[in-house]
Amino acid sequence: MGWEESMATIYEVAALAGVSPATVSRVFNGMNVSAEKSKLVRKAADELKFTPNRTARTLRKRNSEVLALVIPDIENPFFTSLARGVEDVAHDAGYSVVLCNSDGDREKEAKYLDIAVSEDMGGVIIAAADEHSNVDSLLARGRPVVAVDRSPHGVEVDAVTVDNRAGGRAATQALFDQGYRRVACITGPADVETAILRADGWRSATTAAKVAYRPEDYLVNSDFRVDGGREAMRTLLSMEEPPDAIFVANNLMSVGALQVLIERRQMPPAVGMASFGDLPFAALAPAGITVVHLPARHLGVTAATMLLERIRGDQQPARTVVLRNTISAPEASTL
Amino acid sequence: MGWEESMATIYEVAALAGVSPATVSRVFNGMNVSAEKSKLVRKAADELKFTPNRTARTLRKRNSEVLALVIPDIENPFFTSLARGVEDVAHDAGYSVVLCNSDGDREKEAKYLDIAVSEDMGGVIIAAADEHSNVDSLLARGRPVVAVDRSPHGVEVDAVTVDNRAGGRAATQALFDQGYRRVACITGPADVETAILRADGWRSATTAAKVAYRPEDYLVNSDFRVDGGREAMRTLLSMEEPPDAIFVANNLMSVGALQVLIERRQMPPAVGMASFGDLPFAALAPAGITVVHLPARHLGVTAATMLLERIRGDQQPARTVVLRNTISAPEASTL
DNA sequence: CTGAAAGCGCTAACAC
DNA sequence: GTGTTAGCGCTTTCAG
Repeated sequence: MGWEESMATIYEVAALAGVSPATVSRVFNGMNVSAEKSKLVRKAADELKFTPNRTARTLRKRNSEVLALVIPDIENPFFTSLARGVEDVAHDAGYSVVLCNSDGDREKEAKYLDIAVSEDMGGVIIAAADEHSNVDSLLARGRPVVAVDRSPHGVEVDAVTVDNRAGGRAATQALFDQGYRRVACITGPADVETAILRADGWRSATTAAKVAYRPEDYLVNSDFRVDGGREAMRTLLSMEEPPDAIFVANNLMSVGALQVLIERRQMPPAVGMASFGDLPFAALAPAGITVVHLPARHLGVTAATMLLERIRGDQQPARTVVLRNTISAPEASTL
Repeated sequence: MGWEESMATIYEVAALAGVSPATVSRVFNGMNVSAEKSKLVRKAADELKFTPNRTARTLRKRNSEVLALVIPDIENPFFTSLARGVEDVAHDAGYSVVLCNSDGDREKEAKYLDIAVSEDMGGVIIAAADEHSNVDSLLARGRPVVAVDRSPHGVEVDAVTVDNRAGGRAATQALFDQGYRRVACITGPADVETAILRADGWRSATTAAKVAYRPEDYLVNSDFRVDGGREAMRTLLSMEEPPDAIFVANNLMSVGALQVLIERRQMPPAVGMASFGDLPFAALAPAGITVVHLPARHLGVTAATMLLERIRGDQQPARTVVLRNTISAPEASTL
């Protein structure tokens, strides 16, 4: 072990099989080759442990069998589940997936998108870092892009999302229905689409409930992460007139908010809570929480399927697919 | 928008700057070029929005700035945390990371390893699917490999792990110390190193406790996943003489086991429980559980650092780094 | 310090 | 069906 053995090339296989390099290439690309030569080539390839060099192939074809999936937080189970969906579909189609963690940082995201271009990747699925994420360079180069979870600002690309506004409204409404009177909202960064829309839903349900206070006093922008949720929850609880329930706009912030509630022995339903997105490893979480379930894996599956269609040449105008989210409120008995 | 604009090449930049292609290449590779020409080149490159084509560069150099990270379960927070560590280090060094989900399947894993070779990737970090995972083809081609979490069977590669046996022993011992008398073990697949070693630790502590029963009667092999943990837990609870405590060999199976315990209203400490690996989103889990904390992110950081050293030409003999894991038992007061 | 030129391994015209 | 050949865009001797 340890000697360096360079990869066999198509030329060596050709020589051993007594055919031309082109024929070897054809065999490995499923083109018409006589059964006889085909067998010869395969035998030679086996003998030399030949594997086609993908780099060379990509350079020649200007297009690789790799997809990029750009997400803002690889440690968020929502995104890993989505990634899992993408990976499954891609893998079945013979593609592999580069998972790029943008960390919600536009620069890091831009760098990954550059790489996708300069590596001639087949296409990109992106959950944009924020409103200003820019996929023009991809589009300009004719690389297929599909937006997932968040749809990009004013650009014509395929997108697959859930109905954020409706989900936010329904979750908030459920809280009012459960008898809470003062429902706060913890949402994400003010420049992230999903954060805005979910808060919109909350605002709309709050307004419809004809509350006596100013809704905006109970809106906190945070960062879609656990610690952000903790902090936001603390802020809300320390208000002069604290809310008696909160709508939290993503799974991770819900975990943080819940931690604070647990520490203060005010677990739901003592304080009402609704989460947009399933609590990770839900079975460990207390009952009594209203949850908007998101089809995370399915988002990934759908996005990957759409992307592959585009890669195969589908030219129809950009589509937006909105996936259904379901809501589950706690049993009345738990209240 | 929508027109296809092919990427500018080094030749076009050279023409515009009035220098040779080689000089453009040198500028972009930080080699010695006169300040004057260098400026000319940069200006031309800006104007043409030139980005070097990485595929071509890789083909020529037979080596790319991409690392592969092969893990058995992308939905396991332990691995995403590890991945995060790898990504951070790689990113700082100008590398990107392809995350490959092997699903614990040797064939899928082998396919990803083939791709790593045929794409000339810089190196591979692998948490092997099982004992028989084969990285010889990488080694034979001189590609650096570092094993993480699980170290490969009888192959000379760098590895970074935790002390699985000691952790299993300590966790089990803690359970006996807490007063439990019959400690079962739920571990992973019989052909996965970590599963074997953690169970070994359990066996050793159990034997040392001079129990009157046959330890092996209380050992269940499962699959390191939530549902597997559920099933294993049910099996154990339905024994004629059920255990009064369980040592669970990974985080996900602990979640499953805990679910069953919660459903049956036998939450710890009613039944004792120790988990090898932090419970995901621990704050949501009940207290009273003994936990062997794993430095997941640090495993990734260390592995990536070692891999980069190898890529830079480090030739020292293979090293194995064993990272420290700490254990936390519940307060006596909670019992 | 700079340029000319030869490929890296593969695919795709183009001939036969 | 099959072979010949010309590159894909870049790096890297080798001269100068």
